[in-house]
This record gives sequence, structure tokens and C-alpha cells, in this order.
Amino acid sequence: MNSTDELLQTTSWFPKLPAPLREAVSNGVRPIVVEAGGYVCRRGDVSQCWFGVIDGLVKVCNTSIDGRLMTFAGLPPGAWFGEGTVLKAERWHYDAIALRTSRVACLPAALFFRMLDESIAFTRFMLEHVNERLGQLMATVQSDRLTVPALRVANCLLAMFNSQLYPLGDAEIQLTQEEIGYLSGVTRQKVNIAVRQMEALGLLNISYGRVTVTDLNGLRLFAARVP
DNA sequence: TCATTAAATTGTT
DNA sequence: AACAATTTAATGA
Repeated sequence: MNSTDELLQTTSWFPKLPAPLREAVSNGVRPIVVEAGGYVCRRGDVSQCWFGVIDGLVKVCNTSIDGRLMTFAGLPPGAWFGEGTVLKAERWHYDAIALRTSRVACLPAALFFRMLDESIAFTRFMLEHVNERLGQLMATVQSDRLTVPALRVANCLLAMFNSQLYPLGDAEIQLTQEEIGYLSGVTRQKVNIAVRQMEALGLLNISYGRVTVTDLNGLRLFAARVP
């Protein structure tokens, strides 16, 4: 994907906006380029925009006092994020960092609120979007409390490919096994065993610093397996 | 472009 | 948690 317009066209809500608002959004969205390792937004910043990933991969994470990474979500192209912070006009609780050089569309908060006020289609999208997030959170809580490490890792990887939240996601994640560990609450050693087990099952390929899912449906079945 | 070195990541204990 | 092996990235000839 290479433009904000293209990104907007992939959404369910943009084509349904009233014409004047569509025009305003089209003109008001500004794309930014974030180099690999750069910040889309930082914890503590006042939220100004709702973000949509055009290209690349962005992770939402925190760095703890001792320097450890805690990743909450990976955001592939097509993902929109930050609505929670915009809605509450708060400061960011997390960092958003580009894992690869990425382009991100910034939609100013004023336009975001105007869409909520003026478009039922957008409001409905937002309701479904938040509902999907909640569903994913529930799946993660359940997975974390009930299942063995390998299934938690599988769930964590699946979360990256949620087609509802991230309609355009490809099958590659640039995350180290260490980061997957922090993301799924499993030690690096267990992650290592889990990903190699899944590779042996033909569900994914692992290479230096990245995981490529080759059988998404197979991974779903694997994650749903009763321990 | 290639070789050397440092840093990051992985595999193992 | 610690260690060794491997891979990548950076550096300079």
C-alpha cells in the first residue's frame, strides 16, 4: 500500500461518510514516515491523532524500568489504533514503535470526533472495532490462564493476524523470540520450544528475528486445542 | 565488494 | 540465569 487514500479506501467506513466529511478527512489526514526503531508516539505524549498503518509494522509496547520490553500488540498495514486514548483525550500509556520503516496515517482528533458525530457507519465501525479488541483480550486472558505455554504463544501469534482488526495483514512478523515471550508471558526458552514445535507441524517458519506463518488456519486449530 | 568485528538473537544447559 | 553458537549489521580496506 502506498498512500493514505488507498488506506482509506480499504476501510469499511470511509466510503460511507457524507461527502463533505469524506472530503475533510481526505484532506485532513497526513501521512508520516517512521524509520525502523522510530516512535509513532511515545508514552506521556498528549494524544493528537488516531493512527492507521499504511505500510510496514508498528508495535505497541512499554519498556519497564529494567529495560525489558513488553509488547501488547503488533499492528500490520490496515490496522487503526489509538482510539482509546483519543476518546479520553489522555496521554499515551504506551509507546508505538515502527519495527520496520513504516508509513502511518495521522487522523486529527477533531476529525475523529466529527466522524463519530456525523456518521453512523463510522460509529458502528468503531463499536465493532472495540468489540473485536475486547474479544481478543478475552481470548488472551483465557489462553493465559488455562493453557500450556505453546498454546499461549500460538494465541499471541494469532492475535497478530486478526483479520477483523487488521484486514490486510501479511503472514510475516518481525519479532524476536524474546519479544514473543514478553508478549505472551512465556519464557524465551518455552517460546523457543513452542515455535519449533509449530514449525515441525508445518504451521510456520522461523528465522533470525522473525516468524512467518504459513498455515494460518492450522495455527487456529492448534491454538484452539484443549491442553 | 569482501573480510573483520561487534551486537543481537537463538539454542542449550 | 548463564553460556556457546549462529546470524545480522557495521565498519573499513
